[in-house]
Amino acid sequence: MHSSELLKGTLQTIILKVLKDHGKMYGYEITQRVKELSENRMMLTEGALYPTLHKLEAEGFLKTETVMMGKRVRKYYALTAQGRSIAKERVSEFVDFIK
Amino acid sequence: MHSSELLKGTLQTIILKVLKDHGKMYGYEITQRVKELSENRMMLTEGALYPTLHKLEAEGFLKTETVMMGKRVRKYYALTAQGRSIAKERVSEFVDFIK
DNA sequence: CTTACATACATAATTCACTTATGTATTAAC
DNA sequence: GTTAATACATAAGTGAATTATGTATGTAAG
Repeated sequence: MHSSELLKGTLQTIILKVLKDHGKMYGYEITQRVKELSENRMMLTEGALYPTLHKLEAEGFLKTETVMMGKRVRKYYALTAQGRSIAKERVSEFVDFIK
Repeated sequence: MHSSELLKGTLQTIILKVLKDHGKMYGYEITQRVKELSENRMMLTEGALYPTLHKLEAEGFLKTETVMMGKRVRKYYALTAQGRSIAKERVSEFVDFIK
């Protein structure tokens, strides 16, 4: 997919925005949503996604909840209070610039 | 300046967009315009700018014209035909995603 | 008159985010 | 019973941006 360049640097902002709009989500769900929102132009790969989620969690912007779906693990991510505040900041900064 | 993250990956697109709107510009002018457009939130540094301009030129998207202003050199950059086409493509891709 | 700041170019070393490549395992479809 | 989708994860490599320099002119301040 050729849009990968658009992902660089703005990946954190995209994840924060998606979680801001949709509440708690698990990793795979986020990749599918980004694909959907971009009309198949962007493919968020696992190699980019999971390290970024882990980093945002380590920084205190995301909190996790692990759920067993049958025998399969699902790890839900949601914004913390700090995450909501930074999401707002980053997204508005981004949108303002495009305006 | 904290917005550097927004710059990553989208730098080429930003430069193409600015040149698309403003015609020929020189490097320093581009840094000032980005600063202005972002209301001082983004600072495009030389280390990021010049290599990117050289790269876009090498790829055939930009053409240059060197002018002497007194004793000082000014290097103007403008889109080539190919550059206009890719600028349009990249910018619309970017804007579409934000919508 | 010289110090500091703005203008104007450029490149090199380093960092780090993302790509690419794997790996494991479950579930559904054919 | 093999392929594709779901679902997590990490490690090696790349390459773009950061940081740090370097050169040089113009101008405002003290």
